[in-house]
Amino acid sequence: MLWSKLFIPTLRENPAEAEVASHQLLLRAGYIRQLAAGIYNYLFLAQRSLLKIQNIVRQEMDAIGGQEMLLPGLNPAEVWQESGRWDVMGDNLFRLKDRFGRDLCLGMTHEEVMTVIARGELRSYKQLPQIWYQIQTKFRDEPRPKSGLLRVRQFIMKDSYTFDMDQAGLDVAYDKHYKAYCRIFERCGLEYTVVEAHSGAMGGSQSHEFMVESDAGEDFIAICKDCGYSANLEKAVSVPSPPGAKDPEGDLAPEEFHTPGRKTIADISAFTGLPETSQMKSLVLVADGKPVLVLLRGDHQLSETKFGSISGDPEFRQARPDEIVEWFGAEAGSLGPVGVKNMPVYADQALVGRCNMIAGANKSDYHLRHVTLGKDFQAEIRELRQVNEGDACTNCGKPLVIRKTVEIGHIFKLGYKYSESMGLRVLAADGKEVTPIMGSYGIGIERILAAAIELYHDKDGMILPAAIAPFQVVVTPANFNDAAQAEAARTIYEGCRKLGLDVLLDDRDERPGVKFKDADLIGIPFRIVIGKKLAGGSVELVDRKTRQSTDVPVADVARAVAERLN
RNA sequence: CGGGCCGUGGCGCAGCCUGGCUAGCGCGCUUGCUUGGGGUGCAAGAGGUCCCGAGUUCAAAUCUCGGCGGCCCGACCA
Repeated sequence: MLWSKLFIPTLRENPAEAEVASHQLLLRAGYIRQLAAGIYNYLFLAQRSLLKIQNIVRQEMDAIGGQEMLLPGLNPAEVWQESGRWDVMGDNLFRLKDRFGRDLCLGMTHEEVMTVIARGELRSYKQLPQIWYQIQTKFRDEPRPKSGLLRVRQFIMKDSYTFDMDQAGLDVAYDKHYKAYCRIFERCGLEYTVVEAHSGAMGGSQSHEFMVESDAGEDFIAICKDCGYSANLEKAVSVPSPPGAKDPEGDLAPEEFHTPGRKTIADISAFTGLPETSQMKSLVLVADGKPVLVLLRGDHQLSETKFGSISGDPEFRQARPDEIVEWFGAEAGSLGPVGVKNMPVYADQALVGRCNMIAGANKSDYHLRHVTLGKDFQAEIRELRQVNEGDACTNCGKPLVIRKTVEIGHIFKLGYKYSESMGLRVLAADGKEVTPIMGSYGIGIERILAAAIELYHDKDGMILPAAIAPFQVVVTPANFNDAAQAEAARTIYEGCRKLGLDVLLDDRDERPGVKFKDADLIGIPFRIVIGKKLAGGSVELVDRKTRQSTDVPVADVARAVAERLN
């Protein structure tokens, strides 16, 4: 295509509203323009890149036997009411009414609609397994859209759904998706990590997320570089670091001591001269309207996700000060487990094997020393803490590292939640009714582009992997008004087209500097520069990533690009 | 939903505190000349509901109140 005919509105300066690199570059390079918060116009270059990503996804989904469909974005309330998610989704679900006052919503995911199709049509085990997918627009009324395309209210998702007769079938479908996702992200040129993910309130089914490391991300993952263990921080487990000081020995009884005005773990640590690891942190939480006491080692943080699944109430909250006084007879800062009878007590694994620790006395401005789990109080032992950087890996004992990431894909063993609640049944070979087991699997299309930009850019612009760049090569005559250069440019451009390359000819009447800057900004992997060396019969082939320039004879340059792309 | 910042030609900003001529600057855009290997130089132009509404005032981009919109932090994010 000819650049002079295209709409590629590049900007010299970063728009003030953009903060993360991918957002700035997508705007500057003329890929996108904002329409409203979390709603973007995808202009020519973005659409080209997104279509390439979608085609890679499509090919790999087809390769595992996926069948592409297209479901409506506009959904009647009834199907969401059937699964119970009309209420569960809360404000994140865009809701509207039609002219007759009927409730509708904009689909944020399509388990329900897919299950409706399956329920209406699948009758026999002979029809299973099925892999159904679509590449379609999703709507989510995010409380806070941010970071350009990384968190938006309308986006394109590849979502697939599998239906199998049994767990073994689901395992196969899941594995197929796992491998297909790896191929997709590899082909898109991304460096990514697969992590174990939190399986949600739906039960103990398996889940993995595909993550790209980036400071612009919102998820933290823990990884062991040694044995390869990796998990979302919400789910990660570790061997806690050893306590900073040995516990006092002996069968000691709890002993009260005065701690006026010392409320925090750090205060008590400074006051006693003992490290934070010698204390028990007491948190009072309210789950399902009832109080729960949670105990952690002083230096540990509660994993809200872990507590949410243990308590069965992901919406749990912290207790209010007045509730704490009512239940404990003391203020926060002096709370502890000894003598607590009116609520369940959970203790984190890291407190097992410890003795004679420090905890609040349930009397304002007093603490207890010599408190021992199992002797001075009873608690249910659970995995409640969040992994700290440097904790030992439970597999191999090497230290874990924590990284900030963007989630680009998520695969999930759903189990029977939708097939059961929505009444999907088929007849098995023995003539009995069976409820199929389901899986669901998602890829955020725009996030692949945004994550690639986050990973691969420099001060001059994007450095896109060739597979997802809007063009593979740009032909840049230094001076298009020079007849010889213009002719060579056209020849090379046609040569590239004959080889099937996605080529852009920069035929604009601009200064060479402008053309170089624009080519760098929009991130085309290769540039063929036609200039002074044309007299000697050669042009320059420049690699956007390495900036290396090679002189190549005019007649060979198209082929040289094609070879480098392989 | 809580906290902070912001809204002035397409973009980046100044002006606002201390109200007052035709609302400025840089970039971009148009035309002409010039230049031609990393956002040339010169000249002449076009382009504005100063987010919206109400109020105060002789007078509002500027002060007051209300609203809308955007960004960031937090909460939230099957």
